[in-house]
Amino acid sequence: MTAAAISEHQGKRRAADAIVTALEKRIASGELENDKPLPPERDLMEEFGTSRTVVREAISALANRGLIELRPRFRPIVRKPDYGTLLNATGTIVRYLLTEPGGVKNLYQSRVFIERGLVREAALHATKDHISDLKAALLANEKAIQDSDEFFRTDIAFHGVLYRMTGNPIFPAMHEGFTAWLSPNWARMRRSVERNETVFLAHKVIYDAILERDPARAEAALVEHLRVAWSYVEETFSL
Amino acid sequence: MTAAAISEHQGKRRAADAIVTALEKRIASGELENDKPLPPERDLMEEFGTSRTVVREAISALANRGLIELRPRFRPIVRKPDYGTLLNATGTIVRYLLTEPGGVKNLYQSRVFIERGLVREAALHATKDHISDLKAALLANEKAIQDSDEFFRTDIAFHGVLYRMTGNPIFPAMHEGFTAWLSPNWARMRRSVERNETVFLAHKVIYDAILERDPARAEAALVEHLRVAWSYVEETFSL
DNA sequence: AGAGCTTTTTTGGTCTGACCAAGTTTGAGA
DNA sequence: TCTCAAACTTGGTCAGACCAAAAAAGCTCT
Repeated sequence: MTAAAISEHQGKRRAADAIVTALEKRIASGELENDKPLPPERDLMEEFGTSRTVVREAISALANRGLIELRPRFRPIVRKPDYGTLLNATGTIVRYLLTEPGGVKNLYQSRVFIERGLVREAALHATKDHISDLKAALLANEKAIQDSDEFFRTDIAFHGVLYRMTGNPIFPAMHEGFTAWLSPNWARMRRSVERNETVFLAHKVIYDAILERDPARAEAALVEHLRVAWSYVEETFSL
Repeated sequence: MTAAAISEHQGKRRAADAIVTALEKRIASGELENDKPLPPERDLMEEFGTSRTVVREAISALANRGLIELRPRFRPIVRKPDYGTLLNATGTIVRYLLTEPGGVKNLYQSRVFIERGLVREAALHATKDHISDLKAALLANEKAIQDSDEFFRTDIAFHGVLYRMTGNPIFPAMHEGFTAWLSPNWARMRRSVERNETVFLAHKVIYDAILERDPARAEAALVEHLRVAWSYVEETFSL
């Protein structure tokens, strides 16, 4: 719908657009194989009967959309997009939005909202495998209490298990987005073994509630956990 | 993190990147005002001491990221990004992902997940204003039962109220994404007054549960509603 | 034969300068 | 003062060139 609106809007298309759509089709159809290089610019300009300028513009557009990986001086490489590609494509905009007042808080609230649903779901429907994954993540988290850097990683990993439990690839992608975009605010936060203890215990409470199939308690524990985490951030910076 | 990874990855940057980041800063700082045209390419090439080729590449990149609106033959127009910009920027990729097996279902499941949380939240914390908004949307939906096109719109609007109730601009943006990306699958679906009746009644059940502050019933009603809606889609196409 | 080094070719990145067509501004004339 | 055509500006495209780095081809020596 959006794209349609734009093309109506634009009236006349640029020459590069024709090449872009042609190459998009070839990538989607597999005619241009994933992880393999694009044909040389000079071949493309001959094929499409345009100047190299236009070909390069098209390639640049595809790269910005994440369908092509562009490393200077290297042949462009075809990349079939996955959910992670979305994050790359949106990174710039998101980072800008986060600088606006309330931006970080809005994103954080969204994260809380998602994870509330995730823990409820986990408490209700987690399989044995899921729960053992979660337990492993919890233990790793506990083991890292003395090492704040490692603790930070295992913290993220613990939450990551919740996202993966859905079996829906969109959720892990969201998790990557949250961590990539929010962690800059966490990274400079004051850390300590005591805080790690607190966080670990919160994780344990969540885990226990899931284990006991108590969605309400799991949700409540998660909300409290993330509320405290947020207060740490608020304390560090005055957001 | 993502962007950093890329720039590390790339080793040497292209000349255009410097211009891109410079212009990004000017847009963010307001030095380049929103809705106003960018300086002419020829001025920029002089300022940055590069060829027009490079300037144009930079502009193209900014346009692909949604920070600039580009209409052929018109001066590029600066656009401060908002949450809607994200949808435009991701549209191409998402549309591709939806063509992959399970893509539509994954997106739809995400929508269900979100709205489950939304109705629970609504049942628990909706204000009088929110509820009257929802009621208005429900009535409009009822009034449109005879007109399938209008019913489709009011259906979307009803769900949209749930997203807006959060007060978090990220949610309405998500709603726009869901409708933009999923509606193509709905649009060609068989419609009838009877189905409209069914859908409206489902909406009413949800509304009633929210009114009675019963999150569990609201969630259950929503799940059932969206399950039925999905079965309609599955019936039309064999997904 | 095969591993390692050197030379050649290919290819992306950038530049210059030019032309066109469609906007935009300007100014003459009603 | 308003209208409308001429002049100017600006984005879109092209052609051709050069450089540096990557990739391929060739060569050497073991």
